[in-house]
Amino acid sequence: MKAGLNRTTIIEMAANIADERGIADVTLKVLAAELGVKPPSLYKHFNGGLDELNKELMLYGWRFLESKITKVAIGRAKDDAIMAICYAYRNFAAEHKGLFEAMQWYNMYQSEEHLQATQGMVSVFFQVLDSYELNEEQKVHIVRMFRGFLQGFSSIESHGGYGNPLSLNDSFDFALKTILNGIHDLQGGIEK
Amino acid sequence: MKAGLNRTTIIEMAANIADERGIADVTLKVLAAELGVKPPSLYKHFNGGLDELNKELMLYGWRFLESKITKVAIGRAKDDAIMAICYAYRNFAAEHKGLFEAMQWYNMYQSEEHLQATQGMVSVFFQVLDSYELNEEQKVHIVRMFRGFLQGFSSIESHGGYGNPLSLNDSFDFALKTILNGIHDLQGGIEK
DNA sequence: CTATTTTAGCTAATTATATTAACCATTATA
DNA sequence: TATAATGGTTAATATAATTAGCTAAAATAG
Repeated sequence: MKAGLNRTTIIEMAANIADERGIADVTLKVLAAELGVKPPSLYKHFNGGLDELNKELMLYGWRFLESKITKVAIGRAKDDAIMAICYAYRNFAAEHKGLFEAMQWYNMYQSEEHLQATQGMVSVFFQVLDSYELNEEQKVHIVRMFRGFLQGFSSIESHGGYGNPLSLNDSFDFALKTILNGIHDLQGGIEK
Repeated sequence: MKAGLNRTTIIEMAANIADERGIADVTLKVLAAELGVKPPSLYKHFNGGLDELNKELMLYGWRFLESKITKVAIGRAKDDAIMAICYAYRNFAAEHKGLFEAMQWYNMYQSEEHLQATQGMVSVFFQVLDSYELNEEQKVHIVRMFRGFLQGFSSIESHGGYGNPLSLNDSFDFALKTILNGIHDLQGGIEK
């Protein structure tokens, strides 16, 4: 009894490994070594083994992202708030490639929990959209659009999937402006 | 010498397994069993083992998607062509969940080949965009936007990540219309 | 048509990782 | 202070990938 581990420290180490060495190195072997412990010890904290650990890593990532997003949205409104949220999302993906990967990746098996995990982020979007003149349906469409775009764009960018040398910042900005334009069109088209 | 395998039949079987049983079952063990052969035999076709096979599966998927997209774009132009392409993309993802997963998933390691793999799809987009009054930069932004949105939306939808009961078709349609509006704004705003 | 080489499969052995079982020392608690 | 719970250990087991060495069928050279 030396290491003094707990679920949080283990998950944080897993996130670190994912970011620094790539998601393929998030194994019980590597993780245990980094934590100065033997692989079987990790079962004392994660009964379900690697599977459970990966699931928790996924949830941790979404909560982390939610906190970032919430933070930047404070004190901002409307387009300003949305832009801030979107940039925070993209920055998060860039700064935590491995973790972001894990968030995408491990959703497939646990769609129930994935739903809950992303609920926080969705709420922030809805809250900001409340100050626009939109009905509920429209808001749902818009949030889905942002989520789809942000996840896809960040994912492709993060893997170097956009070949053209043209600025990715510009493309991201262009896309956000386009979506925001779409939102304005749904209203009187005036207030921003 | 009985089975008469080759790289193509093996990849196609891998794609099948991914779609029918999930990407986690794309293993040499399962694959060999389905093909009526022993695992080591697969190395005669894929020197690089599972890694190479996964990479080829990814490339196969992108080529497959490209062919679908190309097909639906024939005989259409402008917004009509773009809508058709986008729906073809989304349908592909829905009909080939496992393969689509593999296409996303295995990009991380092979970004060079991933670039080439998606080049075909990108070309189709550019070709369609050629009939709009847009400069090169704008086209790049737009294609990136579509790619990001399509990948993210399809991926989230495919994993059941959109919780709200509201129609996903409507959301998809809404999003496409919004992006197309954005494109029209860049021009005179007239021709569609 | 036969001899030879290549090909595509096989079995057996090796390696790597996850997982389980059984055990033990320390910490916390009755 | 006795005892139970906790968080670690080592040893054993399971599964999948991979490698090595072998072999028969198929293709090809003569």
